[in-house]
Amino acid sequence: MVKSELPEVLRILSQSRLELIESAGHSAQVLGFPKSIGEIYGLLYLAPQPLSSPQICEVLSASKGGVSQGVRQLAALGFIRKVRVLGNRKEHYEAVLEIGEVMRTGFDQMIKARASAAERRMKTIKTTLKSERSELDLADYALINRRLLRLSQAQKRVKKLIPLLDAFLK
Amino acid sequence: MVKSELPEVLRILSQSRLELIESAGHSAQVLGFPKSIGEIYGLLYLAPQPLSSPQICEVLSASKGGVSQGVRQLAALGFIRKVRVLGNRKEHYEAVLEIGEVMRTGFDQMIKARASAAERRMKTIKTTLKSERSELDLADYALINRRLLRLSQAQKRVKKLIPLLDAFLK
DNA sequence: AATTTTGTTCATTTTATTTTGAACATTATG
DNA sequence: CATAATGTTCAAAATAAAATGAACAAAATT
Repeated sequence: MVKSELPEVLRILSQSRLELIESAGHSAQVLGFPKSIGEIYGLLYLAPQPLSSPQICEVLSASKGGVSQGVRQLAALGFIRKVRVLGNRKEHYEAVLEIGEVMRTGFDQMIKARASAAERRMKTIKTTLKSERSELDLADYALINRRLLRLSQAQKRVKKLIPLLDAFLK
Repeated sequence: MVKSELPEVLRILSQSRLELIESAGHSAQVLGFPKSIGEIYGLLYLAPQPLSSPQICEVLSASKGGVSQGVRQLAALGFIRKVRVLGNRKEHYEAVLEIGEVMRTGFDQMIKARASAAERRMKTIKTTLKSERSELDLADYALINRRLLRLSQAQKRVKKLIPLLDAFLK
């Protein structure tokens, strides 16, 4: 049985590939993802052909489990796509090269999700405040009320910005 | 000597204060800061008057060391400011309520710093690639070169966006 | 159908981050 | 200038997050 054939140029990684992989790992961390996920993307980004999970494991000397989870996340986020390599039976992955597009979409979703989560939390707090109104000192109630209002106005401003961002990132 | 007097309404935190503190902690985490930093800000945001470090420790039952570091970071980021409370000798802190402004500035700086860091890293990789050109397969060199170009073009696009963001966030 | 390669999940280990608390430094008031 | 309250720093402890690898599942080749 032939174990999956690693492309010649990936047998030993060139210095530039190593550096890009590291850099991608770093970027992932900045964006709040595990480094390993960035490294997988970095590897695929400079790969001459789609790679299978075992190949990724081999080149990065990472574990099967980690790579399995990594490619799943990357695919879910749209950074890589599954490819059927002809003749080769198993799943392979290639980097989506339009990284700007992908990030725009992801960023957008993230912002939207967080904005609405924050909005929900704010609503809860306002409800709580009303429910404990009678137990609070009058001046204190007024203070909390005023400041919460301020906060939700800031939130609203952020929310209005989203479509603008959207338009300009296109 | 009188140990610092905690404002009456902070002796026992109302439910709404508790919820805001927790929510602020959560937001801090989302932005990549320790939860405790968000909690300190949350407490100060709904405080009826500036608070000292020991008071913050007491209300949040956090350690002196942690609060010391927390207020330093918050002040550095512009989220809180030091205030001299008359009669009271030691440093007190109050939340900067213009949170939108603060975040805009911080966000801006962050993006700029990261964009230029990424740019520097890209330059390094390009240099490395050139320096190992002779050792690389011709087609492989071309591939890496092409893809790196693509990446730096994406970076440039992001960079161009910064001033726009800037303008709209004002 | 048996075997081998591949893929997933998850408990455990490893690693990184955050928090604590103690030792030391500083400041302000009496 | 002594004392008490406040601040800071940092090593150690606690906590959180990520990576590993083993157990199990699925699929493909012979």
